[in-house]
Amino acid sequence: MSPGAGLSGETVFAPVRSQTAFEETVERLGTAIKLGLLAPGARLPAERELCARLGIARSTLRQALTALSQSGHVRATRGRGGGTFVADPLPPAEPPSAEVLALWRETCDERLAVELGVAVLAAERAEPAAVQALDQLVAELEDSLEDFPAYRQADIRLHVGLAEATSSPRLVRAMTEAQGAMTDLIAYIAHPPEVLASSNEQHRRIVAAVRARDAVRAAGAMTEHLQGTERVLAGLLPGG
Amino acid sequence: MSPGAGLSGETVFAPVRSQTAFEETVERLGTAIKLGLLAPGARLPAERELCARLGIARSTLRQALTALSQSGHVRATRGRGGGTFVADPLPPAEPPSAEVLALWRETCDERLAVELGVAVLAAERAEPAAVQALDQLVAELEDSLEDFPAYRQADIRLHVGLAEATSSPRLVRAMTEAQGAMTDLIAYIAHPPEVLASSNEQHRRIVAAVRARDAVRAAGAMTEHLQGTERVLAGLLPGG
DNA sequence: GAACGAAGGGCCGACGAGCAAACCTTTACT
DNA sequence: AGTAAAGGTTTGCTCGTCGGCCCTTCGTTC
Repeated sequence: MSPGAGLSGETVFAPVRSQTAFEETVERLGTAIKLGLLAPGARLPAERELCARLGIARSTLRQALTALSQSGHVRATRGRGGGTFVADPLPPAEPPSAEVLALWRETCDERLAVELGVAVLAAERAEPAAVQALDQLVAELEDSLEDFPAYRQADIRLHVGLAEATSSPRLVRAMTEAQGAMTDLIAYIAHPPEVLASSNEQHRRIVAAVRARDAVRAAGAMTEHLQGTERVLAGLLPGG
Repeated sequence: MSPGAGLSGETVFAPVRSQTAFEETVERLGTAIKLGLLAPGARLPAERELCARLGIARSTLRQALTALSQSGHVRATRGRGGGTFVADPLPPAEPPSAEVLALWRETCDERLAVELGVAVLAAERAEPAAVQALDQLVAELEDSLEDFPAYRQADIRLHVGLAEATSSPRLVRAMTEAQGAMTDLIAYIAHPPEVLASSNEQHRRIVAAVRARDAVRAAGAMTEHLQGTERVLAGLLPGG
């Protein structure tokens, strides 16, 4: 016997984190903007429509939009033809907080799980059209080796695209959250073009494995891909 | 370009559902009980201590305990030496709701990701002591082939134990949630001893791979293990 | 150029979740 | 008998959220 007097006891009674609707909305929209899922200059749905889609009251949505507006991620114009638009250019990213840094390994662990699961399922299920879209993203990445912010944006689109190829909304959500957490860690690290080139070489292998419907190879290539990031972080952050 | 007009747009604006502290507590404790992480007859910490650990007010905790008491998962006795105890025996499981059934594939997808990530990381990190504990659980499972409820309990302990071996609290949490969701689906399906025997054979291979620190083999064995469940569900549920 | 309509902006009242701090009741140990 | 430790009860307050209403802005349309 002697079951989990270990971690599981700790885990069951760990604090419950109830996010408010306001916080959750700020995080959802903010992450989507920072990740480029909502492109700079893009227009959000009208408030009255958006609050319905999000399942919250308009006043709550407006709190969130006000916060995002004050942080400079969004700007609103009134009148007909107006609306709420993603800022262009985006405000500079903020440095990661101490808590985020302290938990970086767990963040990577969670990301590993999501990415690995996505790689396997994408290999099993991806439609040819989806694979083609992924191909194009790899090509775009190849053109952005000199520009890290642009590279990272396309990188995110590729990983999220992989998640979309699984047709599993929850995995898409999980992937965007994982990428959001990773971006907080990665944004400040210099990435020379050679590193990006080898990273994109791994992308190519992942997509090739997906096209070949070879889940094992996809998982292997993905593992290798993630190890790159983790090694960089381990060298720079405490507890590495 | 043509970025995610697909799933990601849907996902960004999908409803935010902020669970209340009350709901989250009921789910946390209820899941832990149903999964056997809190053994029947076990005593929970005193209310005054537990609410502090969970980071909620005592009145909120009591709402949750009242709900769990009414559903028969918990019973409370007053006076010195009293306390709140996990019911023994537990109430019969309820049949899965229509929503749960409708999303069974996504549930399996999420589980796949968690289990795969856990298998890989456990293979990289598991301490010898943890591996030995896993060995013992496999042995216990071997003795429960005739008794599905008992088998399932030990099965959960094994999978959660694997997660604990990664030393990543978030993965432990993710694993308990995934197992909770799976239990809702599995509990009603008849599992003949031969099926359980082959399932436990796969457990043995997974643990062996972890001991050998062979992440690739661990992932492969885990994938095979999960496919068993998924094939059973695909045969019985809609959308298979 | 006046009216319309669609968009964001602002305001207020009602409701319910959650919190905090008491106090009551039961029961076993000393 | 007394005390300590547990669950049970009550009360009042705060704050997030909802829902609705009206205002302001400004292209479009008549």
